[in-house]
Amino acid sequence: MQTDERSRRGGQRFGPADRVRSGRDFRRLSRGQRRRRAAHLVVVEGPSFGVEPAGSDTPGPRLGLTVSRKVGNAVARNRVKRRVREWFRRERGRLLPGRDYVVIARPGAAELDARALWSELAEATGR
RNA sequence: GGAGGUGGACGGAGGAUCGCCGGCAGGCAGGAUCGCCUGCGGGAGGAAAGUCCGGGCUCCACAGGGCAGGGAGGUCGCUAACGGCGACCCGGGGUGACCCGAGGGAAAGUGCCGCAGAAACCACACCGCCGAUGGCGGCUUCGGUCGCACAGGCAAGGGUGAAAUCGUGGGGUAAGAGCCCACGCGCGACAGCCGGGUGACCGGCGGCGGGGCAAACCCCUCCCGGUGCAAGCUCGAAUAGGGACGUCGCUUCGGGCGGCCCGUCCGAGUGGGCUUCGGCUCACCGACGUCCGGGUGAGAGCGCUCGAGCGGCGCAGCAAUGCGUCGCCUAGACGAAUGAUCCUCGCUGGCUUGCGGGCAACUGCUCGUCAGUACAGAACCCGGCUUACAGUCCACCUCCGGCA
RNA sequence: UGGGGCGUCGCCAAAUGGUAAGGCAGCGGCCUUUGGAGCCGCCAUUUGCAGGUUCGAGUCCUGCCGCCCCAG
Repeated sequence: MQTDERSRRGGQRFGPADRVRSGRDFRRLSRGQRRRRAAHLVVVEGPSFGVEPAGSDTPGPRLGLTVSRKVGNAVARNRVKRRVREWFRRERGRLLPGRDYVVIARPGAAELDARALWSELAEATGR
């Protein structure tokens, strides 16, 4: 039901259920999972541990963010996170359901403009 | 008009599309952690930053006093408190508005002051000056006089240094010296007194003329218990049903060992788990009271925003601030929201088009174009401090120049 | 949130408040057919930055900047 409603509305909602939040999930994903890198970021991909929405077998893709202090000050880090979330919100339909994606930003990511960051994300996810 | 000083205010605006966080109301769904929809209104800063001080609040500890340790340091005030703020004093800087200062004590004691210099703090004299007095020698009219620089006197001049026992001028003297005088400078000791001020201090009279460093140890005065919202409180799940002591009920049965408590071994019985069906393994006292835990784990709620709050007015005060009164409610997240993309405008600077003012440097409006639009993100809450910042505006004041 | 430490030449590093040692690297020279080794010489002006105390500061004090570490 909710999945249908989501897709009908374009699927651009982004709530707590769509995020990787626990430290355990982050640690589980970081070990031995598929990772691809672009110039200023790394994407780790792995099977999701999210909860299935009612009426569906597979949970939607979830997003996790890691932006360390080396990327910049708090304002710069927040800006990077917002842009990555924006990308995930709009491009989620093209990602695999049932997978978790952790985006690790590297130094320099804050100096990119939004379009450059998004093209690197597309490159690193292969989609 | 130019240059500057102080204090204060602000720090982008509008629109379109897609979103985020929490509140209220309604609806739908429905184990929760973690649902969805609609509507309404709310959603970062002047520094939210650095975490340098001070408090509130929290739990723990606590009779009082002292020591250790840490901190503060002109005076008087303000304040919940402060290392903050205000006014004033003193010293320094600036033509000035104004700015800067950890600004108690060097006679309680200890220590240090390299190199240079004779000498660096308790005494002294390298070059030098003198040699009146005494000494030696020459001459002598026997009164003296000349020479030497031995005794001795001096600290002016030279020289060293960041600093050398006040500076300049005059008197004075054998040469000199605060030895005396005038003006100045300084004062911790000698020696205070008068006047003003709550006080730091200031003015006057008199007296004296003996370095520096306490952001060296230290002395004096004053302040400080620890802990930090991951504080702390409440609820809940699972694993485990622990250990010690005591009391009561009197504990599945039999046997062996050791004196007992009790422990251990063998066999049977009951129950649970696993099984290749041979067996293997675990449990076999219970209740109550007191004390003591360790590990795993999945969390959730409260704390959590109405507060030393913000704004206006009035009164007191030079001011910081206080009092009174009226009005207002202004983020509460937790892998962590407050945005993303695009368009238009604003602002600043460069170039440029046109019109105007001026002898000129230049300047006002205007068309276009390019570039820039900062520093920075609440994490329990306040009061400060410090640091960062594209630019804009306001008030008062100072100096210089022009005109009248 | 709380606590601790470190910034000295390109690298490593020493310095009771009194001229910023030393080594490696680099540069120049000697030696050598050449290179290496060896020997000699050169190499800090901003001691992370800004102030202050002092006659004098890498050292003492204050405020910043950067890096590293620890506890929950």
